[in-house]
Amino acid sequence: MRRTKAEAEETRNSILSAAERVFFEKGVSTASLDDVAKAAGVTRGAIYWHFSNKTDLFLELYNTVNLPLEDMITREVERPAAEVLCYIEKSAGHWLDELAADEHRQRIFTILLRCPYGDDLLPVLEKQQEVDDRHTVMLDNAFAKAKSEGFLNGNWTPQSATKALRWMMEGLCSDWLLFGRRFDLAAEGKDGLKRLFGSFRQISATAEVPG
Amino acid sequence: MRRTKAEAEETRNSILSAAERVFFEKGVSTASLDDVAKAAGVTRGAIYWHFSNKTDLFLELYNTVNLPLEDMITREVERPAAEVLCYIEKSAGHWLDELAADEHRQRIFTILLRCPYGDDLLPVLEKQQEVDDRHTVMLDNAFAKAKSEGFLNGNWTPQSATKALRWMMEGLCSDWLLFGRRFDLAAEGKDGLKRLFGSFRQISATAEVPG
DNA sequence: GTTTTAACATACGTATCTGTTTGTATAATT
DNA sequence: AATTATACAAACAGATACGTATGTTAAAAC
Repeated sequence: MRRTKAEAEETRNSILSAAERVFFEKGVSTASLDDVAKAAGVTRGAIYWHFSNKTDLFLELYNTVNLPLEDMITREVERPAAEVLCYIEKSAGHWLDELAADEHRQRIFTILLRCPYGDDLLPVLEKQQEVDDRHTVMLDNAFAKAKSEGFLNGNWTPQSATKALRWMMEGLCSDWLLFGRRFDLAAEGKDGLKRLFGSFRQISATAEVPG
Repeated sequence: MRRTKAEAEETRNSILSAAERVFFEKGVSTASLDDVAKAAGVTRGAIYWHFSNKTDLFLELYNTVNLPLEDMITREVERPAAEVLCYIEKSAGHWLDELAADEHRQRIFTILLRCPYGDDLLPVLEKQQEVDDRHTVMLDNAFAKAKSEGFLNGNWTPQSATKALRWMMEGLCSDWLLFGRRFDLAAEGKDGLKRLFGSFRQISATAEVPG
């Protein structure tokens, strides 16, 4: 029953795809490799041929998803200060649009949120945190640029604005992914973003005099 | 080895306490009843005497935690409108203080966040959502009262303020509980609340005329 | 004081999952 | 065309977890 190289790659992909669905439905720890094998239409032999064990399968699955967070935010610092806030808001909204439209990414994120870390998949968590840290730094810099030229409300520091944005996005997505997605993620999310960024931009009597 | 009623209640409580720690450390699905038994200093026989199975044990553990969310928010509508925002902010801050100080509640919340729902513990999720819904309604009413008398910024509707607050709290707690709690939850949380409520209160040029 | 029964501990049977090993047909190599 | 290595399937062995059944002791009940 030897298959050609292309066929083998197909089965490998079908295993990854099945693992994504099974992990999403049953949870990573409760799902057995036989569940994944049956969902993929193969036996455990195929899985053990392509992957060394369940952890390895999970890590490979995690590597297949390309997190486009950074690409979107990378260059926002180079924008003129007057457009920085607008650009961040648009980026976040666009990120919500993509998540709402991409079931693959929804499943991956849900799996990652519900994943019982602490045992053998520490590398995933560390990589996740590393990405988050870089993301935070970039947002800090962007908000600092807006702040330095008076486009950020006096109530907000760059750091506090970054955290407020992160927490709002995280809470929004947790609410939508972890507890049945019963509302329009993109619409409600962008509405919330609009209001939050409105308060970022709003220059009030208490606003500090810019630099 | 028959114990007195009080002793039996002690072992039951020790089992619940051990389950809380073990579920928190190893995850609900990967933790075995033998793990819990050893952590409690008993055998599985004791667990099966007091509880019918792992799901039942989990549900009983969930019932032990009294969620004081509602009590804090219940009567805020009766406050004078001028104090409503201040009271909600204080309540949320106080809730953060309690979570930061109560390791028991931290573990329960972490377990609930990481729990692979969808199989047999749907009642937990439904109860959680029911509490959340009531909480949302109360917040909506409170913000509506503030709005009706002109204490809520024109950028925010009662519903959008409720959601922003919920998402911020949820993201904050997820960040702290799910990924190692590496920052001061109460301090940073209350700082974020201060700024968010600052934008709630801030009356700008675009604010609508009250009443 | 005897009997009963509560509160467990211990032992058992079974299903399941994992990792490995062996078998095998076929694509690739020569 | 013969050989070899590949891509799996099938079988095997070990561990683990679950639920139950049975045993045991001491507290209650009478």
